[in-house]
Amino acid sequence: MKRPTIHDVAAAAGVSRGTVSRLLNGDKYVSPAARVAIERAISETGYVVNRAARSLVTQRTGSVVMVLSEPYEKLFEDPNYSTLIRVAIKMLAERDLSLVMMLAGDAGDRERVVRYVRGGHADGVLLVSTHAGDPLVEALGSGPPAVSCGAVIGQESVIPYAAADERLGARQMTEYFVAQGRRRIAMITGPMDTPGGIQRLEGFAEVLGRKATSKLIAHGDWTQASGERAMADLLERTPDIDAVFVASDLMAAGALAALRAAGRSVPEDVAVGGFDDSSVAVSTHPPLTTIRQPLTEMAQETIRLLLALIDGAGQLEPVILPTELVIRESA
Amino acid sequence: MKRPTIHDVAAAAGVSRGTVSRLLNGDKYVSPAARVAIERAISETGYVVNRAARSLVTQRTGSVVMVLSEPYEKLFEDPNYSTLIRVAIKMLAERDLSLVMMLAGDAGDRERVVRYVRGGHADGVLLVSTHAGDPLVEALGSGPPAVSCGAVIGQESVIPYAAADERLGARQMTEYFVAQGRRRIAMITGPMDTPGGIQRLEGFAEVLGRKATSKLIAHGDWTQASGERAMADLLERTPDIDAVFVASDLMAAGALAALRAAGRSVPEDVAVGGFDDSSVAVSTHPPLTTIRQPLTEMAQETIRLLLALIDGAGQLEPVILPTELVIRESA
DNA sequence: AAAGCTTCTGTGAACGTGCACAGTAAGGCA
DNA sequence: TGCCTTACTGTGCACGTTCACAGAAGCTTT
Repeated sequence: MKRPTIHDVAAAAGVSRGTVSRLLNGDKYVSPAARVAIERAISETGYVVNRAARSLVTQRTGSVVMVLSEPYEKLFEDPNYSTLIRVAIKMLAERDLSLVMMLAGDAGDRERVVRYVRGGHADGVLLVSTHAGDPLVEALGSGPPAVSCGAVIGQESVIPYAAADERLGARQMTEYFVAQGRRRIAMITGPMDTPGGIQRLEGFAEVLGRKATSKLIAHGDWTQASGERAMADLLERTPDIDAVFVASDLMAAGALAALRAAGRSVPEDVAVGGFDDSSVAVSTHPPLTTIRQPLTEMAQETIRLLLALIDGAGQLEPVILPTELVIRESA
Repeated sequence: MKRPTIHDVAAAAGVSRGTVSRLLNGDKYVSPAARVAIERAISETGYVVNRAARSLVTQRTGSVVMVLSEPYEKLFEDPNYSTLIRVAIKMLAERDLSLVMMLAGDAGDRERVVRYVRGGHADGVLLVSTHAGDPLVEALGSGPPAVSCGAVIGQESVIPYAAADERLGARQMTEYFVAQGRRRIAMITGPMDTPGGIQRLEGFAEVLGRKATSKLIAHGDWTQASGERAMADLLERTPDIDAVFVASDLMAAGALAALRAAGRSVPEDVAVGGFDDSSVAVSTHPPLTTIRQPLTEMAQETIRLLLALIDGAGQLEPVILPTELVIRESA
């Protein structure tokens, strides 16, 4: 059996294609009589509009593409994605937009994304974890509107975004350590080509000033293993550390393991602070004192920005949302 | 500037639309001369085929929809999704299929999914965590082919799937406890309307036989909190437990907390075994002995099934993959 | 030399929409 | 009465493909 078309509906309702189309697209000039006849015809025939045909004439696709710029192996290590995907699907569905997922981890994938987007297959682009200097941003050029969840370093003024106030979060944790009377406060950062890597360190340095020497700073790559390594490094370089601010919960879990291996007790000998308030924060022992990012709102604001752009808004300002200190037992 | 069409490419290459179309679709009858001319014209004009137009005539959409049947709040609690999404995007991209994500948590969402799929907007359906008796399965009816990652209870013979050998995993863990000389072995299951809930309990019971009394079995809902509650229950009902097999790592993390609160040491007093080998398994203290599921292969096999069906394969058998015992410090 | 393959090419029609336009009927106003 | 507005409806065309078909050119076979 063939799928019913708008013709079938029109015939069943005793009106013309045009009138059905008008009803479907919310045009105001449809008589009450026609309206009920068409609505009955639609439910009787089980008609569903053919998006391909529509998109052929409207030049819109009814879909938004989410571009994940992580290398394949590291994809989804960051639990923030889940929230973003969830919120995106939900909010887009309300506008009858569907969410298409694409990878942009290597050059081949990027090429595919560019072809897809420039080929007009999406009404909007949702960038995720796009790194500094990613050629993708340029290649996307003057296509459909793009936004990012989290800043794209170096493109802050061209790609609107919603993000947590990373600096604020780092200051909150560092100030908490200071208020507790900790005197040798170290930090394990994320990669220095990501907003979280850079700005959390900045916030840390803002509070400690010249006390934040390079001997007290180690770098990780967000993984648990890198956190463990960095912590071991720090303990070797500066054994009298009494607090450490780790730029992610996952790395903090690694740091806890290193501290345990070195025989330091947490929080008595060394206070440990994480960042993210992710699920690992409560499964470690002791549970992590950490910084909560308003993930849901970040995602919502990101989508809101994108929808506004799709609706034709001009330049839009970034949205920066406050973080919150969550005190548990590790500090 | 308008996007170039197949006409523009044909004109630039000095051939007709038909020839360009044949080249694009891999028809064998294209002369070498025409081939190079067209290829140059394509790269000069930056032509990208318009999927909407194509799909209008071919009745194929070039996309597969992944349907997530969890209620909105619990979505993505299970880390397995990440792997599936990742593998799906990758494998589908190789076939130039794009992945669309949809939610089917409540009746409204389900209705949307059904409209979408029956409206012919997807070439295939990828079911995830569809529960027993979900009306979605029926509603999808005779649409495009559907597969599931993990069995859909009650629909095993109609929806092909790839899954881990849940029973085997449960037996491996239980036998390990027995071999260690543990005598009072309890279990915390998942929800009894999921394959993991049912079959892991079955494997457990297969090994213990009549020793698996209901006093030794508690039920959770996959959450960490439920694991903690279930463990507390068990300790109250049967204080002399010396091992517990928990049907997920996340719940096992909760169980560890309950054991710590009760003053039992792990693994000395009570051995704890998890399931999944997820990231929490290594961030708990002590790290969890657990069952590894071959997540990547499960995902790969699922997609492979779907692709085969899209290519016109008939009835397909489920693919069941072996699990593996991973020994850490909790048992 | 005619007939029959094989290889390659161009053309018209169709897919199912939305939109611009033309057209109708009813009512208000001069 | 005639004209203008408002509310509504029908029709032709265009969107960019693929596909079936017809036909041309070069070979091989009869």
